[in-house]
Amino acid sequence: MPASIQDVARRAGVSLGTVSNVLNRPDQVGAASREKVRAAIAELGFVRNESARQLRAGASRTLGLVVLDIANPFFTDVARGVTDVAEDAGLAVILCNTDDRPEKEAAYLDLLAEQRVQGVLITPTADLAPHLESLRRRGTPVVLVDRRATGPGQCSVSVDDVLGGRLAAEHLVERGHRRIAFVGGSSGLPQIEERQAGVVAAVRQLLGGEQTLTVLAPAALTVATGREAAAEVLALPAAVRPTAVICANDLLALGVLQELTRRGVRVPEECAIVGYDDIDFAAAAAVPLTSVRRPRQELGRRAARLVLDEARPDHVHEQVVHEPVLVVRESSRARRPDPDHPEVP
Amino acid sequence: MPASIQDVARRAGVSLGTVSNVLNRPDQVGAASREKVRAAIAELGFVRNESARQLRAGASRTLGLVVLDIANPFFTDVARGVTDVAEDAGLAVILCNTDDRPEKEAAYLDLLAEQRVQGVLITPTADLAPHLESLRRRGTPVVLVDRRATGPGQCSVSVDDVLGGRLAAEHLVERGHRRIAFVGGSSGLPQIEERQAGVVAAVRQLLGGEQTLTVLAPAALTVATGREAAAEVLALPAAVRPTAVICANDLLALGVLQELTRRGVRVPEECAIVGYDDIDFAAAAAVPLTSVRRPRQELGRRAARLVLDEARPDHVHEQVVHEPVLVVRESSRARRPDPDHPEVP
DNA sequence: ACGATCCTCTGAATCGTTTCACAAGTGGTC
DNA sequence: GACCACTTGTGAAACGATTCAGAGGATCGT
Repeated sequence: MPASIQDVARRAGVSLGTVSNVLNRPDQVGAASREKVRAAIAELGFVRNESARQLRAGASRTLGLVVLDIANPFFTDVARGVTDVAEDAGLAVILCNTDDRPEKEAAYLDLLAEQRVQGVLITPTADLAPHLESLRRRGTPVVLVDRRATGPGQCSVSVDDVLGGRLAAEHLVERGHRRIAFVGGSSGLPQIEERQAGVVAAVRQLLGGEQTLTVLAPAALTVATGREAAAEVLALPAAVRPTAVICANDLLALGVLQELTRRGVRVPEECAIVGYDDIDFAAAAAVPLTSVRRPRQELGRRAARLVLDEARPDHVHEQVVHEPVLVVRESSRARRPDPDHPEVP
Repeated sequence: MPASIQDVARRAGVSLGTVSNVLNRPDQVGAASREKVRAAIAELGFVRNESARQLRAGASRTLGLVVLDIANPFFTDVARGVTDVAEDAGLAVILCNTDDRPEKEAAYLDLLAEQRVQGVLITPTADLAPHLESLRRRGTPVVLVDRRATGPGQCSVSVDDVLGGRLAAEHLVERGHRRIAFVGGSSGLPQIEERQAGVVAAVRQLLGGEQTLTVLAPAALTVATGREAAAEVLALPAAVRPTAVICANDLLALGVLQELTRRGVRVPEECAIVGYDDIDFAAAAAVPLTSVRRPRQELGRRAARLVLDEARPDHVHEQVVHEPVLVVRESSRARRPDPDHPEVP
């Protein structure tokens, strides 16, 4: 039913090629035909059929962005960065939400391959080397976001999460905390594992072999699971209960904060909290959250630029690693001289 | 370079049509050829070309979702509802963020028209009847989200925002507040104007002709502009300064809360706050926010179902209106007997 | 007056899939 | 053995835009 270029040509009394030229190279068309064609387009309400265009061109004018959880403001900020760059390049972005589930991720990657997207930006759930490899073999550029590329054959934009974990832990130890919990363990996500590794390393280095680190493994990285984790922490006997909690992201941290507050535990006096990502809501929390800040939009922008650059023949793969920064706020501000353990020299 | 159905057919030693049948109606193909084709597909790494498919089919397998601000958790929740339904129907969702800007909105609508999406879900910025009308004329179903359809010729899923505004205002008046501010005025967004109308009506009705309502018009509906609005409120002389603020959404409310707290104004004792949307972060705020809750995911789900239903010949346009609910939390809990004005009987 | 040059315009070929009318083969029935 | 029904497989046509070799006409210099 919708009008085609043929219909426009007939209506305007010109050939099909001329209409195409008006659309794509208006300066190469005489003023008279140009106006006739424009009029016909307006009268018929003609709209280009992007599918036909793509079929001919061999590639679409879209980018695929695959994220773990669009409800997490960290990812909306990344997405914002991506769309800003994509827009400038005249590309649309197809946003895919995987909910941490490899099946959904695989399904979306297939979909993006079928759509012949010009590039894929992805925060992978686990090891989906096979899927990504086949995408890449087909000539689709892939850039890993928030995850370091394993080999030199691909681009990635990430953050040094080991350092991030270390920063958080060092800060708490320096504030006098001796029993620390890490919430977010064994999710299977490498990013999270690196944060944990940083925390573990720092605690071990600063506090020696003492058993001071409790690792909790929530089922997801959300506010709700954060609340559950806090309940777990509170269920521990007072003698071994951590005096500070490092969360793998800010959503967890907000959940922990909510539950602690609800149960009457004062933050930071009785229990300090450090989050991760420094989403905008962290500063607005009941107790403003100390958090490890990551350059969220910049991550997205950089990744989008890289994926566009991959199309160029002289492209060199690049692994960009940003440095996180600890932002100290109320939730960890109090000094805690733990009675059980003397101050470390 | 990527393999086509032709290549697969050649490789498998069958005809092109047979390959297509294996792809779309495998049961109508003999087991032998089916396996040969499957093997060829695997060997060549064949992936369907969705563009060609769409060209033939005349429509894509995507839905367009156009929102005002993806960084607003309200919209991510709506988006979640939409994608849930779309996924079940085998459709992908193209997410478009307009930043409240009509030009971007128009550009995205053109893009979606070119993509031949099966339907458009949109939270319109202002009056873009013309654009939507032309979309609809082309046969693309359009459903308005979070905005009541003006005529019976279209579907919409919205919330009774006049009631929402009224609920917020009545609650504050009942708590003893006599000077109230509404933050979010004259944004040009009908949703916001309705909230304002509800507030105005309730205040007028309950408090009579007294000049008790201050309307502030922030430049946007974000946390940052909320802070600015709070500064404006504080700049008012104490005698006329409002004792309660109703915000057009929770982001504004969080901003107001931050700024008031930073300036040492106690919430709710010196100034109460009521937000709108009841996003998850509202409950986690420095002072848990009283907010007008809207069924966010349900809005998205309902809208997606409606847009899918539009394709059916017996479709009847429907204007769904949900009722908002006031959720009272700390930020408005204190009772405020205003010394200037005696209690209303 | 002639060719060279430039500007417009034309229409067939092409991209990869789906569909459909039809051919070929198989097995069963009378 | 002729006929029918059924299952498989075939390949041309169509979807709508882009591209490109070349046709036609005007303009200019000599």
